[in-house]
Amino acid sequence: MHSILRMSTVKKILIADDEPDILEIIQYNLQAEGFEVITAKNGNEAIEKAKRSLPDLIILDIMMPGKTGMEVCNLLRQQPAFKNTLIIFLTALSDEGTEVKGLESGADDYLTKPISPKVLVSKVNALFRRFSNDGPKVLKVGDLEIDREKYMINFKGNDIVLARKEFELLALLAGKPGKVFLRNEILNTIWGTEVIVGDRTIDVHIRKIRQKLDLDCISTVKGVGYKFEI
Amino acid sequence: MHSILRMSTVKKILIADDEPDILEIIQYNLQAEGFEVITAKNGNEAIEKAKRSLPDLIILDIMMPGKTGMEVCNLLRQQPAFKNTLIIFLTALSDEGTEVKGLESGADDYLTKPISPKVLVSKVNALFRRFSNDGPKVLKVGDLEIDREKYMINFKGNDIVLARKEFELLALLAGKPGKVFLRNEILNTIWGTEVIVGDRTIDVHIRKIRQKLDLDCISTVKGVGYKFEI
DNA sequence: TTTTTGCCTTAACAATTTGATAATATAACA
DNA sequence: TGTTATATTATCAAATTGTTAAGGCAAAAA
Repeated sequence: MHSILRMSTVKKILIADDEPDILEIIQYNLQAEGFEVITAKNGNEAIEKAKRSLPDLIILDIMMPGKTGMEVCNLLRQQPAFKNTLIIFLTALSDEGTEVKGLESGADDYLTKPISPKVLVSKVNALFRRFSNDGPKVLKVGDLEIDREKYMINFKGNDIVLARKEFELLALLAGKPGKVFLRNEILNTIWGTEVIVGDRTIDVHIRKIRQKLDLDCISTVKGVGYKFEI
Repeated sequence: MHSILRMSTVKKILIADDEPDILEIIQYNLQAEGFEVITAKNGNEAIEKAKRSLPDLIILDIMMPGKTGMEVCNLLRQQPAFKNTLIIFLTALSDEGTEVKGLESGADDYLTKPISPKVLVSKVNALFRRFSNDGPKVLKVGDLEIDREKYMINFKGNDIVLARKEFELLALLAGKPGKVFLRNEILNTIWGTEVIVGDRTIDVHIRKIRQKLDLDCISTVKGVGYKFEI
């Protein structure tokens, strides 16, 4: 039942905790709800698996060997890919201070141990209901359709395949047609503040988009940046 | 909470301090207020990241290895891009002299260590309330429309393309119709204090604007400067 | 595992635009 | 009229972007 109804949008959840029992309890309950679950036993593993699987939600234990949940959270939030990922902290301390700190460090909610499966499941569902942009993530501008979910472009009925960076760049520009995006703005949004790439990288991606779309929709504003317009 | 706050324009704040603890404290408190925070561990990093991310506010520790906060401030202020960026100094010395020097060197406010998170947050909010120039980026004067975001000029329905300097110059003059801008004023605003250009450079740009607009909207005040009026 | 594929970045060079200057002309003003 | 400040124009260097090809690397396939 679930499986069919949710086919299109099965949410991926990553859980990180060093206690195997807790990991199992959470995993069992979330899988029973129809979520796809990925687990990690420590902070570093969490980061790796998060990067690999790009989950919709990450549940992080605060106390973990290696990297704490908060450290993981901060590190992930610095990357563009995780700017909008939901993050929940898990803490044994019902300590007020920790709770506040957790939210400060960029988490969307927190859970205290011992965990009640009902509370867990309802919080998770509530978060998805509240924040998941399940709406049609299709952006239409003229004859161009940009499907952020499927990572696909359709122009006049023809599907066009763009690589990830190309897609993100086009989606960014087309998100505000007419607005000139400064090169720095583009770098910050797509590459983040930590990564540094060469001067010509943006140009090359722009070139590929122009080429694949075979449509003069991105114009250069010399000395300023690029803008999308039909 | 993230996701929702991000909806509108989230203010970007860059913090530069060589003490990791202070950096962290400030970061936590500002993130809790919903600001986007970028950090730097020294003066040079601060300059790099400032250029890259163009923050709305920069918080600079005075005492830093490499470049001091004041040096960073002075360097940034010389550039047109940072003429209107808010800058706050952070100092351990509640020394009067330093404070005054700080404000002289172009900072908008200062904070003394040890830092009270409440004071910090309220100062930051106060500054944004007072100076936030989030106004609409379209300037309309008569039949002329200047769209700073789209980098476009529209006159009586016709789009006009100006080069960057021309655009900036027109935008500056049209920003206060009737006001006479001294040549020095123009040089400082558009070229910055570090760049030195010849006497005739402004004239040539003015000429190009007049030509492209085909409209007698910039008048010369001999011996003084230029003004925009319809 | 090994191989293959394709993405991302970079380097190198070409093409283009911009912006500054010099030289000269014109206008404003004493 | 002579002096000063601005207008105009053409020119050239510098800054910026366009283009192509090649290599590193990681994911996917064999």
